[in-house]
Amino acid sequence: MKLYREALGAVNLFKGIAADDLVSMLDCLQACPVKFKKGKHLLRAGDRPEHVGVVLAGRLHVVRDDADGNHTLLAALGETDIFAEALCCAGVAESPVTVIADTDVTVMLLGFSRILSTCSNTCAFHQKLIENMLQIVAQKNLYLQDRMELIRTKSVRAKVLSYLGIFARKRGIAFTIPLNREGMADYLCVDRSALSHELIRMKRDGLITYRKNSFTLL
Amino acid sequence: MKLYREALGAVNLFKGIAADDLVSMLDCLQACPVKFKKGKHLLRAGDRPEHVGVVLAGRLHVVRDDADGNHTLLAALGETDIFAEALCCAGVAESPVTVIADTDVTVMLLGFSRILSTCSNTCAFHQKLIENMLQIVAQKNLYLQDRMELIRTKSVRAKVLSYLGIFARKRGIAFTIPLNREGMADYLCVDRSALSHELIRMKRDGLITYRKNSFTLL
DNA sequence: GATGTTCCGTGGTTAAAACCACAGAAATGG
DNA sequence: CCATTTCTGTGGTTTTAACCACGGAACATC
Repeated sequence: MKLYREALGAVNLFKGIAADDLVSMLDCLQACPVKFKKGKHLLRAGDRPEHVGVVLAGRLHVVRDDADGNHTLLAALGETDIFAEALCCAGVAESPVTVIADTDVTVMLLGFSRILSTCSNTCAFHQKLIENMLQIVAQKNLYLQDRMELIRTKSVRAKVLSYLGIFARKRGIAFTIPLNREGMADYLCVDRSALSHELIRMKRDGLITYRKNSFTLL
Repeated sequence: MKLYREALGAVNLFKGIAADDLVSMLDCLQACPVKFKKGKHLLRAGDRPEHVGVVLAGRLHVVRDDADGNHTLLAALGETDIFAEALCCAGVAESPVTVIADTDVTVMLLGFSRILSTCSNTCAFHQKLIENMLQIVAQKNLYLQDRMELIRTKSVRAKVLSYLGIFARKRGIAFTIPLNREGMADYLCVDRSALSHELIRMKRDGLITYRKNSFTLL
């Protein structure tokens, strides 16, 4: 059995747990890698989420189909990403989302009940696992709040400045962003061409200069 | 010392912990009620959040002052609400928000490090406390995601329908909402008068009828 | 180098929502 | 009951961003 040590070592949920300890812990959780063919469902809307998943290889899509027949991609996950953690932790009975294999994937499914109940031999790393989980969910929480604030009303210009500001704070006034125009527009929840228009205006007004994905704040 | 039993009993964080057990647990957490005068700061932006707070009486405001000098009210909390839990769980070093007493308040501050480390005598309720915390944070997570989706682009009409739908699902096609127009507009992130305009149009189009805060879906 | 293909800027049009101001209704509080 | 304040509906105007369509640049493929 392939061990996926590299991938597992980079999973945030397992942060602070030494590789060797990790193996025994996963054993204690009765978790082992499972493969799904592209297009297979890992979790269906309506099902009760009982496992937290860890992506070891391949890509997953988290999608939602609302009542009006709209199909929206909520997230695209790759190696070391985890999924269904919030659903499990929140104890929802019916998943509002569907998780589907975008490519052939290998994931590790951790039974949530086993995560919660510290094992009989009070495995030392279990505690750490729960802490990590709590931290991950809480961090996502803060992330979502920030994003909410970004999206609320606010002009396109304010959104752009806010977005660029994130990078400026980390890397100074000149930097390259990881998204193309379409991705950026999507992230900021604005129309792509509206974003282009606004970028021009901002350049004209002497706020920024840019070329493709390289920006400089002035 | 007043015990605030009623309030404590209704705190989600303590769900599933019997009143008597709760007292001993709080003792173990070295938590006791603290009073703050109106206008006092319970947490300042920039400080390291080290306590999870439980409101026992009075009201708190969670506010944020961004770089451009904008002052926004993020939340108004009352009895049995908790605060700073996400910040503590996420392990942030500097709070992005300020928590301030909107009236004279009584709160209980729980040292986060004590919450995490199960006490020496492996107090049985500690485990439950952490579970509850995890659940609360995860539920907020899902709530935020739903709200994000509600706010993203979407027309005013779609927002209204989505909002009313929440109530319709719980209480049937006729119901009263807990917010006035301004509150509703704020929640949906639209202009108040724009909301009024849209409501009229929806009534005209035969989608709904309403009078003040009482709505009926048709 | 010809041929897609994706990505980005551009202009013009249209639809939507913000914004503003006001008046009547409802609620509040002496 | 009157006075005052808050809330809601209304009309009209302005701003903004969505929408649409296209063309050229950059890139990759063969």
